[in-house]
Amino acid sequence: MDKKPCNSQEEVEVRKGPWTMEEDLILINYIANHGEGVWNSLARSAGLKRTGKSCRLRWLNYLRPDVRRGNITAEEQLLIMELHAKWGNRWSKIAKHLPGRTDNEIKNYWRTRIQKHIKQAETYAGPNPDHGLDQASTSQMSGCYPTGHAVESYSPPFHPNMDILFHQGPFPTAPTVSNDNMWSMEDLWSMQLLNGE
DNA sequence: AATAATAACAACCGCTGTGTC
DNA sequence: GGACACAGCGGTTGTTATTAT
Repeated sequence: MDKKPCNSQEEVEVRKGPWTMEEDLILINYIANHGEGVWNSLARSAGLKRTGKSCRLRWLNYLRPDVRRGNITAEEQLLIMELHAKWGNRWSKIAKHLPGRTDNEIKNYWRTRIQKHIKQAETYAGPNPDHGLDQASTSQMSGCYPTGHAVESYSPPFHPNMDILFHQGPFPTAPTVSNDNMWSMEDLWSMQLLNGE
């Protein structure tokens, strides 16, 4: 670990925003050859104009070979709700129990889908001061639940089996498994191989 | 067909904990 | 023990895709 700030690095322009396929391949290639290391130096060594943080995030959430992409299954939904009831917004902890799923994915899923249904259910049930379930809610929700209770044992303001709700809405809880329409990592890895490394 | 509204997702930001010097 | 760098986490924002009008 180098404690001195590297001025030259600060002068280098840092790219932000969406990753290009080229950047993805560079990162994949580099990690395939050198393994994961110190992310800042990895980013530099690989020749990526990205922060180490950005590289790490991209790798963990998208490029890792074991990342599962595609629809969350009904089983996963229930598991997420159950674990969220236990632990609140400990996304990384929850993600550890869902192989191939990332904390970011679960977090997004919760916020965009489950939370929305909670709000809707709340609206139908009328305002309930006891349930402050909006954006802050996610962290507060854990406080709403009796900790250590599985999904069927607490009383959320929504149907315990969210799947039922989900099927009423525009959400394909498609059990059809994933990676049909997404870029699979196999594709990237094979491209990488084709590229010669 | 054009536009607006909404949903879904990817990525960034700021904070905190940990290890090293 | 303090300073620093890094990894990791959770919250938030920006962008793109989809649906409704």
